[in-house]
Amino acid sequence: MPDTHIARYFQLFNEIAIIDQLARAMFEARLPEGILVSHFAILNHLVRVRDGQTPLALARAFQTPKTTITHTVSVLVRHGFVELRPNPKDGRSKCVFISEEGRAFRDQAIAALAPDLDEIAAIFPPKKIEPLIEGLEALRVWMDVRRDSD
Amino acid sequence: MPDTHIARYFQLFNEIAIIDQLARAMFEARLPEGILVSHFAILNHLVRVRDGQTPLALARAFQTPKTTITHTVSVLVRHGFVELRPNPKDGRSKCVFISEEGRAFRDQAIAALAPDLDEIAAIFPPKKIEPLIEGLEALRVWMDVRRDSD
DNA sequence: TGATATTGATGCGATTTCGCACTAATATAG
DNA sequence: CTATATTAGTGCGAAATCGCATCAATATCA
Repeated sequence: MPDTHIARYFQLFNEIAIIDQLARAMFEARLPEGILVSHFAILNHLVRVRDGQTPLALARAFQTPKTTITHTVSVLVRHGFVELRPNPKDGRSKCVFISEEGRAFRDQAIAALAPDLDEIAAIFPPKKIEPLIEGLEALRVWMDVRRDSD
Repeated sequence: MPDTHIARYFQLFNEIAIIDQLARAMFEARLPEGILVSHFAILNHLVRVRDGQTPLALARAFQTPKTTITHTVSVLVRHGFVELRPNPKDGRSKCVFISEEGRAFRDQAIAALAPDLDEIAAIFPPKKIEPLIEGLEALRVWMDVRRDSD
């Protein structure tokens, strides 16, 4: 591979990092005081994927250390957004269940973000965005598999 | 805008967030112990954009609080990668200059990442990636301008 | 079965990130 | 020119993130 290509792939991830930073700030501005994107992300994952996952499964899903999940989940418990129950299949483990309040909060947070996304959609219509999402999804899936096999 | 579109735009940023997380982990695995992507990012910015910027300019460029830059720059100073000099144009301000060691470290870090990027390039050739970069760049530029005008 | 290794979660400490408040220097207004 | 407001950087404390070590429970294996 020629060196010039390297810089281009480097830029790809740079653009992604900047957009993530901007999107995070955009989203956090819509969340209530003290609630961070990392908190929301757990709730969203529990709704999108499935309820009752173990903290370790969440850690793997977010590619983050176990201790980070322990902390984040404890914050969500304190807010009454999730509930920790022992895992009937494994005495060492626990299961994270989302509460009605947590589900409502998640829905409300997404609704609060809608105006921002609408604004983006007005400039970048689905026709422009769809191939972007598909390309990113393919890259994400591949990188995810690659990391697992390390 | 129909509701179904919202979910799709939401997914766009979700994919971006996951890829950023994976890319960060991939990159950090190539960096020496104790050096984080946030440290490298400053060095890279000083080389790519320009030398001698003020901490405030860096904070704006990275969309991060001033205090975060103060901390990160102090780490880089401790490593001898950058040097802080008073700003001749403004007594309150300072200028961040990259040292030879810092420049060498940055080049070496990029080189260390090359194998990973090559691997990605083998699966996602430039023909596939270029439109992705262009789309992301357009989105990034727009979001950047939008945030400045808040 | 019984000894050992592995695994899931957490306590603890270090570093990062960040908001708030303060200081020094500059810009603005009268 | 003087008084006031604004700005750049930083100290401090809180929260987030993460590595290491520990404990309890499970899995493995002789």
